Amino acid sequence: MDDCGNYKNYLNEHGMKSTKQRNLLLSILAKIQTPQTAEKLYLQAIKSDSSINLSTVYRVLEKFTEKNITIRTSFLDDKSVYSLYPKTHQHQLICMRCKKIVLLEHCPLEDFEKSVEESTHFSVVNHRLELYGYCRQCQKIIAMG
Amino acid sequence: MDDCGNYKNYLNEHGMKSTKQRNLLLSILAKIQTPQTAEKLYLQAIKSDSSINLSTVYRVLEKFTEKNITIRTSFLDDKSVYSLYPKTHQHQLICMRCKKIVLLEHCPLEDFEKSVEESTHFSVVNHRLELYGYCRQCQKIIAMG
DNA sequence: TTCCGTGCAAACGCTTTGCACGCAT
DNA sequence: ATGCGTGCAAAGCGTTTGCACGGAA
Repeated sequence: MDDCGNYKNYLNEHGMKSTKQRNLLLSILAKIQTPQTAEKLYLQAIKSDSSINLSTVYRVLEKFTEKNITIRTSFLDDKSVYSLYPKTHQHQLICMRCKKIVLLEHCPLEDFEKSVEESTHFSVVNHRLELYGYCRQCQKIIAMG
Repeated sequence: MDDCGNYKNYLNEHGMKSTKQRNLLLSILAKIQTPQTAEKLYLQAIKSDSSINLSTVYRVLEKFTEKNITIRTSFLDDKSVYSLYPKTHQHQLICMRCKKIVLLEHCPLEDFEKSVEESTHFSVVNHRLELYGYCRQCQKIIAMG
């Protein structure tokens, strides 16, 4: 991907036609660090292309996710959020006070998945793991009352 | 809780009025091993009380969850499921085809949380872990095409 | 030229809510 | 008697879909 907003080759390589809507969303996703809702991405997109439609954003994100270009996550009672597919397997540590997110590169679940497969006869293909707690600063703030 | 479907004392102790709908849902939840959707619980409930309403089921489950009598979980693109609040810490293994849920009693994250606390200076107070895969039966069905 | 992608509006599915009535306290 | 809980219907909300048009290959 280059950084001028033209992902034609990239899209064609993934079996998709290049359209201005897809290029635009790719450039927005590339700039964004944290997962965003479809609506936030849409609001960002109409700054560049006021005619883009929310349902197009959903359709593009669905197609991207199908191609593993993006990943879709959802939390209880919340909208889904989308981000570029992480280059490495990772998990998130979330501060429950300030919502800061720390990415954890190490995943401790490989052996656990194997033992679960043996005991349940499931084939385990994926998992979801998030840690919740309080970051150093928020711990101090909480301790001060 | 007794097993004849009368949870009056239990409900009153939790600051709730005893109603036939709440008693009925508690007795259904007590009999069920795996988390169920509101609709499934509703379908079970109308067998005993054909006048109970789906919105009542939602309201009762919301109240129960608020009181930590039940727990509510949701997965990407799926309905929420409810179960009695687990007595022990546990996780879920979910079949991505038939949505069957197997409860896992062992949690492999204790050491991991400690090491994360040391490396990040967070205090970790909670986590969310789910495994996704295919159960034995669905593996066979998928293999047959 | 041929379809795939899009804008628009409407439908969808789960869940929540407004209202008036009924029942537990 | 009081006010919470309920049935019913309708609304909410994020997301998906039908349709006809437009644009990429």
